[in-house]
Amino acid sequence: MTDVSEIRDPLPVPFRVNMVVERGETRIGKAYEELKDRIIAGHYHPGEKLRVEHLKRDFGVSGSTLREALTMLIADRLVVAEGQRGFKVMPVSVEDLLDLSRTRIHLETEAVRQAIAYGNEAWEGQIVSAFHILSRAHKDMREKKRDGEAFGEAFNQWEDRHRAFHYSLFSATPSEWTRYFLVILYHQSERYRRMFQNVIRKTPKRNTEDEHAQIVEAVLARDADRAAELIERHLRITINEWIQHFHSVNEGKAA
Amino acid sequence: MTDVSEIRDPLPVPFRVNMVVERGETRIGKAYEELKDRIIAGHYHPGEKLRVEHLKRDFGVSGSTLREALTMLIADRLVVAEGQRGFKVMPVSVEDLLDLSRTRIHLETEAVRQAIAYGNEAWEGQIVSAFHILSRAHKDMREKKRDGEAFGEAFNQWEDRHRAFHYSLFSATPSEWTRYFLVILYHQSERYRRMFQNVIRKTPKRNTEDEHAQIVEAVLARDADRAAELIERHLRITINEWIQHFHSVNEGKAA
DNA sequence: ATTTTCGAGTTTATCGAGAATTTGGCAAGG
DNA sequence: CCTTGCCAAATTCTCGATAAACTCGAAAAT
Repeated sequence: MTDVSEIRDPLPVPFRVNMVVERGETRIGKAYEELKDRIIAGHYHPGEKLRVEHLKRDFGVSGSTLREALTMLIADRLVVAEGQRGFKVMPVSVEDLLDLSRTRIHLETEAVRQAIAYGNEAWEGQIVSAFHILSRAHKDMREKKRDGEAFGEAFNQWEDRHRAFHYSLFSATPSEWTRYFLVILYHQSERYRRMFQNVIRKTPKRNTEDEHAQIVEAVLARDADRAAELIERHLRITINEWIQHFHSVNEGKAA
Repeated sequence: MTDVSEIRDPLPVPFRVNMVVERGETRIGKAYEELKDRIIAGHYHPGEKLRVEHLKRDFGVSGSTLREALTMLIADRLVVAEGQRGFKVMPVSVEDLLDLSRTRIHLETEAVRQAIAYGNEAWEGQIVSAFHILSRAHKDMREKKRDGEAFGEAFNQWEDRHRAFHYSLFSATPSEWTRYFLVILYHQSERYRRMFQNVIRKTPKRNTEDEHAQIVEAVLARDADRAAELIERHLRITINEWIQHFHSVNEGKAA
């Protein structure tokens, strides 16, 4: 049962939803990744037009190349296209945030249940590891709270690790479709989080780390009900926190 | 409560997942639709390479235009792209069929529950209407069972109406994300169904029409639990039927 | 007999230019 | 004052050509 030969690697969770590029890195692929990062980071405003004519200069590529990268982002729902009227950044709204979050709760709790049923020890190890390095990033971020520049970098690392942590929780679910949807939803959530980053930083903060620790505990104990409940609560608290700040951050920009 | 002014139109369910094209029909959009239809209809085999060089002649468009249409299909998960190695039709497998179906059951039952909670009378009307014209198509198809050519046409119409019927059931859910995912999943299922079409046609058929009627009854009675259970059963029976035939239809083609 | 190397032939990725369409402002008319 | 029509500028869409990368079979090497 605990024979090492039985331990298979946990199923992979791709960062890139779309294109599998292993051999050749293409310019389309690079533009896609850069654009994706920028949109999630809020470099372009929600609803903003993404003019191929302008962006091609920024990226030093031709129109068709950029269009294809933009089209790839449609799959992530980070970009919206309308025939003969170009591309724009997916708008944000309170309704979307709520819908997104509810859908994510529905899928993620189910995925974690399945992961608990199917996951092996390698999967457990992955979670413990992800949690550990996330804690470090957490501490790092707290220490650099005052210093704007250093904080930004620490925050980015925290984001990467936080994403990896959440992925690890459901990575052992055998449902590739569920994982595919969850990756999309996670990136959407991340975009909203980054929107609220600066506001939230100043408010007296709840102990996210502790919530994570509890989830890890329940998952490792293979207590599916408890894990699902904790995750749901974790997500709900987060959303409520965000929604409070929605209008102050986003003044009339929603479209 | 039943004031007409309160009846809002049910939320729209787009056939096209990606691009909203109302004003200008572009060639990219046309190529996208045609390719999508063909892939779902099985015109290209699962896993088959889709060579831009060849396809551009078929469609009478240039490379970039075709590439963009192909890229749009990635969002529907009907096409897979690998950098520097082009595009191919999404492969099929028993595992994928099972995963797809389970995910769809999970989302569709929840969506119908919500639709039952939120739907108004216009929504009910839509269901009744969709069911009615689906029944006609059903009858039509049964009558033309022997005639290959006429059957094909009847079957296509049945597909369109069957899709519209299932959409109508969950169209009133306020969760746009759920609807988005379900549309993708439905098209995937449709591709599998069309794969088995010819085999299934000959076997003594169960009464799908009756299953649909029961679902409509439960939904109109606003009995969420019963509706969810009936839909789940409906989908499970279908999948089992398909899986039985999977290997006879698809010999080693899965990749 | 198996592996490696090479090269011609395909196919993919990329570009820059040109055609078609939308946008925004300004003037004429209601 | 508000609508309508028109024009110029900006932008999107589309194409055909070229550079870069891959494929596959045959020759050479192990």
